[in-house]
Amino acid sequence: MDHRVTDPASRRVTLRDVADHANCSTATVSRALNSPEQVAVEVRARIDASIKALGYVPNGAARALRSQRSQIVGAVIPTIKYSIYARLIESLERRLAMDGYSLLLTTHDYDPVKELEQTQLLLTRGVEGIVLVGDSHDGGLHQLLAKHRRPYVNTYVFNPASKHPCIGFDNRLAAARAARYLHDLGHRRIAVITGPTKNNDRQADRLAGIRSALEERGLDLPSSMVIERPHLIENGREALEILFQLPEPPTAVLCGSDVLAFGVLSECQELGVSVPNQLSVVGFDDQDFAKHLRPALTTVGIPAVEMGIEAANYILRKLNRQPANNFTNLDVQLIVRGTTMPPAALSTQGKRAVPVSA
Amino acid sequence: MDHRVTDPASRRVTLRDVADHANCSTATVSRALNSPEQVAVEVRARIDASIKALGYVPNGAARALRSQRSQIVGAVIPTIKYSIYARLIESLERRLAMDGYSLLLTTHDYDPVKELEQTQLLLTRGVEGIVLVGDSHDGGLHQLLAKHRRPYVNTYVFNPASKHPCIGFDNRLAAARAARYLHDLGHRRIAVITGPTKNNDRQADRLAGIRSALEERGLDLPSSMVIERPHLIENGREALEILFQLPEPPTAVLCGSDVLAFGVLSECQELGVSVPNQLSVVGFDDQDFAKHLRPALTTVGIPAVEMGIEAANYILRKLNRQPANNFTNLDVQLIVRGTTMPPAALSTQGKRAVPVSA
DNA sequence: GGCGGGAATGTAATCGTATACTTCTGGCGC
DNA sequence: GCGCCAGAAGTATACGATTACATTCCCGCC
Repeated sequence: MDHRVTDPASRRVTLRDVADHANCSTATVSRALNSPEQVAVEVRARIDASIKALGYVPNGAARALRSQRSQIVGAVIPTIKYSIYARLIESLERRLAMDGYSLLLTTHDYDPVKELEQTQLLLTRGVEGIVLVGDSHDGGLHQLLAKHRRPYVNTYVFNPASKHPCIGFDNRLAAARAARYLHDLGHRRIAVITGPTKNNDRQADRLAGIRSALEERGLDLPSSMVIERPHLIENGREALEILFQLPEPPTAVLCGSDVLAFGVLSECQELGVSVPNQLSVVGFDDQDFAKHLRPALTTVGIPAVEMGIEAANYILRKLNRQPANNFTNLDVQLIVRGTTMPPAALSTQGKRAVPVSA
Repeated sequence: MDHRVTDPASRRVTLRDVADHANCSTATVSRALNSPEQVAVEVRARIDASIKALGYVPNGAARALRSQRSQIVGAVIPTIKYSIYARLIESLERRLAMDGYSLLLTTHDYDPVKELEQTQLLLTRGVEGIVLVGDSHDGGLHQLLAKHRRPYVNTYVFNPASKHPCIGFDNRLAAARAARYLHDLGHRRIAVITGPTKNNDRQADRLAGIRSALEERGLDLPSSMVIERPHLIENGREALEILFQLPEPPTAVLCGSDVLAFGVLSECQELGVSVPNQLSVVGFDDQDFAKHLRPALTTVGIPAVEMGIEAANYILRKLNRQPANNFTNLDVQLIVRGTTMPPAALSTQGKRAVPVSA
């Protein structure tokens, strides 16, 4: 038995209080809130007045417990730090808010174990659906999701062969397109500065896409031309510095993110490397700042806002038992700006291919 | 009466199931979860095994309803779009996660009514505490918070005269310091590009701080020298363009954010305005990119990460009934880099003050 | 040997709401 | 005038956990 005594004056206002005040039953008040059309107009008016007068705020926990609906959707993203996911989150939150849903946000720092834990925590909190990033997760995560039968969706990826619903784009193709573009311009010494590929299928796919696109053209990608670093501006700078200490520096560099590309441009200015004359640079994301860099950054534009909206739509449709596409492929665009052009001295490239001694 | 029939096989696993499986009462299982030291080691082991075997996940709604603790803290911020608040959110989420709390995130787009609604929604969801941005909110918001007796804290501001707890810095002083610095360098034609000041006491305070600092030095700030625009790079560019169409363009410009300053630098490069020779530029925030701009941006460094951590600490301490400072003032630094120097032609400034005709 | 007391566990009330089922009312058709 | 039905409101249970209080058991001490 629980005989706690609470000061009645400071007690939370409940449905019961509203019902008493409006002189009706709790069921009627509940109906007035959740399906007003079932309640007579005058009674409804009385109830509304009582709610205002008492300052009643429904108790979400009780509501969630009884109805099994929390009106909360969870998102598990790698990090907010790099602002890469800011646009996704922003549009997700907006779209959910339109339908009265709130967003519970969680990060895992590219650690699959933490991702699993955080997802479990979200389920504990009673989220009705979950938005994830990427297609490769801990095995336990899939079991968990299957067990709870909550709708979920992977974003930032598109893979119709996957067992899991996804909304995004094909990272391989997107990166491959950028690689082919550089090759078409005439570049043959192409370097890659990628974000961490460990536990990150998006970055890994982009790298793979570049590699295979170049191989199709008969070019291979030596390990000296691939540098992997977290998405920080200073890492882009450092990577460029390393590349320009090579006996044969690249004539073009593909970056795994605009942030890394920013660092590259910054360091080029520092070292006196002229872009795009001496070096072509391509970014990835098309963040706000990309078009305002000097020269303006050629980059791959991704549908961050659409992904957020579509992910919310997908979850909401599933929750309302409406049909929803499990696989949504969104457009990616190669946005050509000022940091790319054909390599300065196409003729000098021959030297490498045909040594004098041959 | 509620006679819903659910397939028992697919029913959610509850405490009851665990108790049955471990052959003990629900009370014991609950204790094993919440205060393990009260449960005998062997029983605890049995329970742990049962939890694993059944894949039990606690129901947060039930827990919250009974214990009045949701383990959720809410944050109401203006927007995530400009990435200005990303660092705050990141560190807030991290710190909360350390104590097993989750973050419910909400935005209001500088609309006080939406801010109020969103806060009410958070309270409905049962958040235990609330983190806000700024010190000026709708009156109804304060009533709401008072009524619910939930700990809350204003961030990004420091005002010991306020009735509300806050963690941040003095925006007036911070901006005034930057203004004095420019004056000390010898600048007399100083312009301001501010973010929206409507419903935004931080920006308004910064502008006021600049104005009064200049007035102290006998300089006034004509309205032609103040441009107000949302925090977008293109707006910084546009503002600079406008300023340089004036008959007497400024020799220095103070920006309400690094984002605006970014735009200014970008446009200067476009127009051939040399920074810092022709124009000194000061930003605000010290975002990641500031030090990597060319020239590196002189700016006001704010304690975004600390604010997140301290806000979380404050709420957590309040929830645990531990003493907590209601007013925390964090350090702000003027970070001098490459975009500021004395005005090019100090001598020419005299012309203005002493016309030939006098 | 009886009894006090503490540790471990069990029993059952309770949190605030949604909702299945019941009851009541009045209108309508025959 | 009677029965039927629809619409509106009421009654009371269940959601799944926490926790106050009751119970049991075992030990040690007088």
